[in-house]
Amino acid sequence: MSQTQNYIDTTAMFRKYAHSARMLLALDSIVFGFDGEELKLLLIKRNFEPEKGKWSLMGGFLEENEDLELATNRILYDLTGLKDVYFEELKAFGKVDRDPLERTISICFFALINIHAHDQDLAKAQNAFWISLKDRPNLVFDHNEMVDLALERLRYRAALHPIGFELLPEKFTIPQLQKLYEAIYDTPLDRRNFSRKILSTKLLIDTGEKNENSATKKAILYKLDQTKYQSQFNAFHYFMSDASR
Amino acid sequence: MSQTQNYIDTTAMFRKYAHSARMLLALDSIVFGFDGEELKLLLIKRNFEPEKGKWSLMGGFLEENEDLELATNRILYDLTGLKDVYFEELKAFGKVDRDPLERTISICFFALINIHAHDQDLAKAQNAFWISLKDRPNLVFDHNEMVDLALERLRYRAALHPIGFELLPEKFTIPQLQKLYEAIYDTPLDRRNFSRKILSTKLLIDTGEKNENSATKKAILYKLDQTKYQSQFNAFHYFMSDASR
DNA sequence: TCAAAAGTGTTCAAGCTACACCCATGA
DNA sequence: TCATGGGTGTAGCTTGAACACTTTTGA
Repeated sequence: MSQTQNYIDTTAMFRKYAHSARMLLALDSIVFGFDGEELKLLLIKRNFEPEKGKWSLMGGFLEENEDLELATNRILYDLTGLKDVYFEELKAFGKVDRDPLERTISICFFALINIHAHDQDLAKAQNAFWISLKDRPNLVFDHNEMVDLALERLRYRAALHPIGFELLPEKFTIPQLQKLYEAIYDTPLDRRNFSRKILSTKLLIDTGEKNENSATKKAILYKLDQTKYQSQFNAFHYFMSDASR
Repeated sequence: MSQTQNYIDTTAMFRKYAHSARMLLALDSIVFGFDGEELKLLLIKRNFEPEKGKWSLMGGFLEENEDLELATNRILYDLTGLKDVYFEELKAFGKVDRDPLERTISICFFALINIHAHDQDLAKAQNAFWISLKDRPNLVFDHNEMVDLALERLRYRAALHPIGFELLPEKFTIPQLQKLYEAIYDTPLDRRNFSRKILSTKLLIDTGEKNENSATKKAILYKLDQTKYQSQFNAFHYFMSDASR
């Protein structure tokens, strides 16, 4: 047993900070997707206790020898089969009674994925389903509160930073992007101003291809300029003028 | 022993989620203050183990029957004697080896306080000192990383929302407020444009008083319009046009 | 040839930036 | 009366909002 493993043994004889409580640390994930029309959540129909049969977020416990960041990626991978998923930490939830079985602190985060790229068999194995935000069911514990906060934070962040692209396929059209923003903010936008605003960021590259799925005029397919995306990510872009109210 | 206490007992016989690890949950606080010239941090000269003699953030452990939010307030109160302190959660830090004694997850937050209002005896009892950001010492564990992130977040948030006021006394002048923003962003600002921008938010109320401490023309003392402050807090105010780079 | 969706241009108002001038105060 | 710091005004530019017309496509 290594020195490090000695230190983190939770049996009393190895404890150094003797008087404080040890507790479970859960990670709960809010996974957003976009099907071209509506914003969706990947939710679990629980086939395990507690609250079996009810809906909840996907979660898991942080393990003894696992970095927090790695655990987050593990949980997202087990649910979607995707690596390098975009996510942001939301908040830690720590009411004493939030989990009826045992004191558990949950660190909650939201993830944005391309709904067409995830592994459907894995989702099925976890009993996970895509549910439109407009039909969202009641969730267990404090998970409703988590989703409310996640949606608020998504709106806040997407108004200022180019995170919306994470919800789209690699190649997408400006009208598709507009539908995404309209879904996120549940509001109609002016086509002409939206297009000009997006193009003025210089974040998009014209692929030269067009959207062949269209029955009318085919829209230009763009992709993200990865270099500019990374360098300008933290600059404010003001995709929505004041979406925070 | 109540039902609830049964559930959260950490001895093995009561554990319901049997296979996952229990661990310590720390709360680490970055306390910002402003003395009229410089942005400062309230840091602890550790007179306890581990890393006795070195500098660190103020922290504490979440207790068994304590809500997370209450624990945060407790830690801030024990350090400053202040209640209702403005704070925001920053991030959870959870590397396996971040604390050498025992696996500890830290939920880190930053607080903004009026430097003149805190209890100096309490700070002394904790061995806490105000250190200018420009002279900040090396800190223990991952606390340097926490301070870096806190400063980044403060700049991000203060550019968009009226949180700077939390660092000032109840009554303050516009030149004082400008010095604060100049300290936060470490950049000079135009007096005339700054004043117009601040007044255009309509968040300030002219108290009718003037700053008697001035040797030259006495500046008008303003106070926050609490009603507008609360209702407009989440609206974007753009105090700094693009401070996030 | 027509309906539906996509691309582009113009005008007006508001806000931002970069400046200069005047006022109040105490030494 | 002078140096220092505080309050206000303006011209020019940029940005954003509102709105109309033209093009492409397949049925």
